[in-house]
Amino acid sequence: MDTRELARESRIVPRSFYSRRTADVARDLLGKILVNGPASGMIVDTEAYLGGDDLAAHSARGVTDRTRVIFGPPGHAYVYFIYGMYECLNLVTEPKDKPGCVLIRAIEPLTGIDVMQKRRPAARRIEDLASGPGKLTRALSITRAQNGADMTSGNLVVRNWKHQRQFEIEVTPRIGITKCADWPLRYVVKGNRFVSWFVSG
DNA sequence: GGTAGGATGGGCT
DNA sequence: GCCCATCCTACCC
Repeated sequence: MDTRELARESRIVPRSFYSRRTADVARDLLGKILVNGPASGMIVDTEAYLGGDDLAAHSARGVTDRTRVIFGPPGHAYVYFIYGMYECLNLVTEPKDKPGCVLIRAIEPLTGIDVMQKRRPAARRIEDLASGPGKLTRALSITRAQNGADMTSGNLVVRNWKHQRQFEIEVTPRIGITKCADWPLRYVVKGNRFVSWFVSG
């Protein structure tokens, strides 16, 4: 499987998909293929960050230079810099002027695995290549230069793969936050070995 | 198998 | 000045 073959067997997810309730988008992104150039993988782990009283969301304190794209039209990338070293990818949801985005936490590598391994020398197993929000941006070479990028055209897109197999979905609290820490807004492909944090039971 | 601590810099009060 | 939607290494069972 390479990216050319993947493109033949899949369609880019349209903007209307993103212009919905954030939690629904987060759930429905599972099983879709995140592509950046030659590398791609199946989304297996997501988190919803809502508007309103979700104080864990970057948009909670309103529009700033950083959070502007979260308030913009759906289907765009929100990429932010964290802990001085890593970048995280979010996909903007909800209609324009309504904040909301989905953090992509992990992918199961599909194409361009050799390229991803070069970019992630610390990963000793395929399971470690992109099993975290900072790992997958490194593996796919996604940076702040792509902040605001349109996810419905160009190198960075999400695709619907027709050979996608069925799976069960597990819902848990979000990882690594302190505010609204018990809200069940994380969506995981149940039993998948590539998720960012194993769920027992 | 497990976890504690450090790296490292931008955003916001 | 403090917080932070993380990751890796070293070290310990």
